[in-house]
Amino acid sequence: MEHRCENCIVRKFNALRAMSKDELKSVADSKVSRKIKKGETIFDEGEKLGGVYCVRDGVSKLSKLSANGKDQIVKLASKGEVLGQRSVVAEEYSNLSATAVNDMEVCFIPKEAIINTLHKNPDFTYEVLRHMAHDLREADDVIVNMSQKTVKQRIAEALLYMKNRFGVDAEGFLTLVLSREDIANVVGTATESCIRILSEFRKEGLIRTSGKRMAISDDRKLQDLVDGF
Amino acid sequence: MEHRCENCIVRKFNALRAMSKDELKSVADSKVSRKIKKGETIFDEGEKLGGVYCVRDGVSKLSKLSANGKDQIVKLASKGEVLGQRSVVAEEYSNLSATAVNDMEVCFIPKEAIINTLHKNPDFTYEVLRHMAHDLREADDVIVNMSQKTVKQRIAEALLYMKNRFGVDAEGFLTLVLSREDIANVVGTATESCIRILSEFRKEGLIRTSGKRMAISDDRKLQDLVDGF
DNA sequence: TTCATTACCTGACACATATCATTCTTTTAC
DNA sequence: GTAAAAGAATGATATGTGTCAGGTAATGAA
Repeated sequence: MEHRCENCIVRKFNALRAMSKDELKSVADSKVSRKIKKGETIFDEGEKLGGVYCVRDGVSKLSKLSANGKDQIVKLASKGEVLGQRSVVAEEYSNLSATAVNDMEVCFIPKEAIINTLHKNPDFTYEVLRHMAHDLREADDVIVNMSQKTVKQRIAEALLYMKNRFGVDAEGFLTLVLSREDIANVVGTATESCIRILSEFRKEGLIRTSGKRMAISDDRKLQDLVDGF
Repeated sequence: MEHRCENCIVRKFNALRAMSKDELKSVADSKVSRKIKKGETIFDEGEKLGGVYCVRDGVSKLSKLSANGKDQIVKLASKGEVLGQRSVVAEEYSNLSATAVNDMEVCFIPKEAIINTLHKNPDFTYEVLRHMAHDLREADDVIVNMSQKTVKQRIAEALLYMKNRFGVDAEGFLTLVLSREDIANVVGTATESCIRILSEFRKEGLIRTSGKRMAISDDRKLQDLVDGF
């Protein structure tokens, strides 16, 4: 016997909270929990998704392969977020692939349960819509950042984002540990450029590092950098 | 007396087609038609929108001002598209401003009519959701293009996009006429760089120009350029 | 028409960033 | 624990793109 969606705390963070008790029960009956190891992919770009994945634990990167062979990370999804929602709603093949950044636990929910509820429960549909509206706004912001900010600014911004969204451990290191390559793929630059700029930040005392782990030493100066000072 | 939404052909292209007869009548009663001259703004970034704008004719650019004072054009909207949908759904201030690229005719629909229907008619909500899912996918693609393609590739792509989406006139010139600055703002580059690359394209016989008007002479080669050959 | 304004164009130059090559370090797997 | 693999770091160099500066052509207003 697995966890029941009705009692799942993760639900509070996503559109499932707008489901009725009965709908939730039906979802709980059809869902399948799954553990995914760091580095494994949950689904691939171009794949036809049979449902969505609700993240119970861990972090996933949603990325898109470009013509020149580089991965662009479009979004990081963590506890409570639902992967594949867009593709299922639009009834299209996935435009992104999802890969585990660390060990994950997700629940696969067959699309029938979702689509059914979308047709019947306007509150749920509205809730999904609101989430997607939010994602769209964020995507617009990313577009502007990509074209108008320097790599240095984008890296500084990414670090602050990681701190705000995922927090720090007891020693002040960022909870979310990304490889330099992943960070480069988030901000859309070459891995070497990313490393170089991080080294620069370190020498300037903006951050400190220990292996892959990183800590922000001077939030203020990093923010100033982002804002163009 | 103005046009009635029930008979408006433009409706076919957007989520309004999922509205019931009664709902449409109510929208038609509350809507206000408005003509907007080339260059005028329909709404500004940060503005609280009292409703959405349904485009009856003309083209609008949706853009976002960046810290360094440049406008990034995120989307071009034409006949049938609905502006401000995202902000109204999310009940947020607008994250974009909308400016007329040429003379336009739009219908303002107060948000009450929309939100009401969103709560009551799941078909309509689903339809809006599908449109937003589509926009989100396009935004993801733009993000990847921005970070992985060169300015030259992005300009070539923009030209082909303009041809495919808005067509050409009898002489083969692109129907949609954008200033060099606007094109630069679409692809996220400096105006001078854009002009330089267009001149280059002209010298290489990929395009021909007549004032602001442009025609694509060699679709194939332009496409090859986009694909990285 | 003329003037003023805006758009378009081009050159010179600086600089940010990508690329290639190499070494060092950390992590992983057996 | 050791070998192998992956990740991180850094230098040298090439190049794409932005910026500044100074033009000309097109457009609109008086």
